[in-house]
Amino acid sequence: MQMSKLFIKTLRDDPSEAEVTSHKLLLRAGFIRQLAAGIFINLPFAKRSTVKIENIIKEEIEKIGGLEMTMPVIHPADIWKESKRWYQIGGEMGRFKDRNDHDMVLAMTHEEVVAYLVRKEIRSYKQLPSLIYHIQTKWRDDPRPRAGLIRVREFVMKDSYSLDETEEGLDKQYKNHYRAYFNIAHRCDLPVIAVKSDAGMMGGNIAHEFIYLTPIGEDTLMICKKCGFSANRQIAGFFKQADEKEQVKPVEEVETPGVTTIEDLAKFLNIPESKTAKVVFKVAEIKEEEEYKDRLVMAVIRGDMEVSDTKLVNVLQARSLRPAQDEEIVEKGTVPGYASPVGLKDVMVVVDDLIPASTNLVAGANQEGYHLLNVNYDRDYKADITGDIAQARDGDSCPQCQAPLQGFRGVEIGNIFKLGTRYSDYLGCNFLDKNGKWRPIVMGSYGIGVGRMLASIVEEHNDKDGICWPISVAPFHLYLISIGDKGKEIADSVYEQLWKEGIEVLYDDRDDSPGIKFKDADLIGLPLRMTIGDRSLQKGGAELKLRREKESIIIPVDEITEKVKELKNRLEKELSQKVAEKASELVD
RNA sequence: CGGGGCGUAGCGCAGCCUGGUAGCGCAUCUGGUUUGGGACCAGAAAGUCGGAAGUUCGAAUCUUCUCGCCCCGACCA
Repeated sequence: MQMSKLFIKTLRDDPSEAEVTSHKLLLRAGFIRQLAAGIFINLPFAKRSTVKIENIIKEEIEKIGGLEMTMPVIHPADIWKESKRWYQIGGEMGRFKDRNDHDMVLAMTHEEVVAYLVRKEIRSYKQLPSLIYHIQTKWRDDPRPRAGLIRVREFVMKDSYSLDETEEGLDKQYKNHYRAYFNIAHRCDLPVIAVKSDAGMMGGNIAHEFIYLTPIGEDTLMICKKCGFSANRQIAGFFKQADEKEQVKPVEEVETPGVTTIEDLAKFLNIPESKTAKVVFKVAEIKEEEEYKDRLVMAVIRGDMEVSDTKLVNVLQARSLRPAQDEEIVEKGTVPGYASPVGLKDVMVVVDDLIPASTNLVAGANQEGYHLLNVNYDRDYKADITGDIAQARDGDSCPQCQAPLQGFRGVEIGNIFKLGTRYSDYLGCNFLDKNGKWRPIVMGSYGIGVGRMLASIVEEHNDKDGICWPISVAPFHLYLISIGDKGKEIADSVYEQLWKEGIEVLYDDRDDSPGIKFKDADLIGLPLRMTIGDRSLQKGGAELKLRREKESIIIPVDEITEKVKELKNRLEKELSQKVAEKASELVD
């Protein structure tokens, strides 16, 4: 490709719409343009890098037995109704009607299509196990797209689906993906970690997210540097130390005018926040007799902790959760700021598991201006559900080794889910086993966001001048700069020659000053750069330089092909060694 | 969905408070001089000031509504 024929230009200034490094650089270097919030155009450079990432993904998934196919972006709503997700998912799903007034769905993912296909085609255990995958566009109408390609509404994702007779089979496919995902990330020179995660809307049992750690990420992970424990903060457990048990004392009402927050309460009574019981009201959609109903939920937690909405949703098995309005709270006979489960009826009470282990807590009296001292679980109130609903925070103790946990931000570039029989049950995917019995197919689903990978790679590999592409995913291998007429004459033939030898060259043949070309070379960030001009020729040939290094070497013109190949091979070898090293470190 | 910010030439911005001729830098086009880190000279072209309504003799500027984009939170891959 020649820069003179590129139909868009690089940008000198950061566009005002971009704040995150990868977004700025991808815009400035001419990789992407935004069409609408969370909807992007992939320009030729981005397309080339994307294809390379996709090819790496394909190779690794085919290594573990994956068969590529393509499933549609538009689905009939029927299959989504069957899986119930038509009803469970809200505004995130793109819905429309076709001309015959049929409900249609824009694919958010493809479990339903897989299940549809599988129940028609798979009859026998002899057809299992199987692994199918595709790379396809998805639409998720995210309420807040952000950070360029990190969080978008339309995106390309690789998703694979495993089909097995048994849990053991699923386990094997899951582990295969676990390893493959590390290989994929490492081949793109992207450092990732795997953390346990919430199954979310996928609805499964066990799940891992593959996270690229970066402050611009939107997920928070809790990590223990001592024992290696890691989990998404949404579900991270932690070791809860109960205060020493006291002699249980009688309940006592105390006047607390204007004291409506835990902080004020602790100050007012001169006690630590951990001696209080905090109440948070939420309205949850909970399934009762085959129907989802709004229920006011009172979450009770020790005053020094925060409720994790995700954990609360999980213990409630709720479809959704939202903060309660003051009116909804008053309706149940209590007062915001002075609420507690003591003496309250007709409210679903969920208690954090640390509460029953705590004694003589201060809680609201359910009337304006009063709190209760020495409230004790079991004696004074009981919960409908007890469980872990506390959000882990920086400095909390690791659930495995009790060392302090640290919070880190990260981008989820991939995930793997053990779906089990969730979809098979709903959509009737059964097979006949060896004994002639019908059994549900055991499924797994595994995704990787291709655009997110691209953005994360840029986020990881850049400096003040621009992107520094890893050789494996760079849109081209080499940026060729010609300076002056003589330089151009030689560069023209070098360009032809190198392409013939399998070197992907981006040739800056423009009639521009050298400064512009060097700036663009750094900005676009190809791993190799070659300059041919009077100065280099006087020194004995062409100048060859790595993007990541300052020093350059001069090579005679008739050795160009050989030297470039050598350098490219060296970069590729370095990377593959790194991949091999990291793979050998992996333990299940 | 809550809070904040921004929409003026392709890009980055000023002008708005205090209403009166729409401006700067870069990019673009022409001619010339240049050619190793975003060159120089001369000239040119380019904007329904996001949109609608209102106030006014007069609106980029004031008012109301609306659309879009960005950031924080909620939510999510």
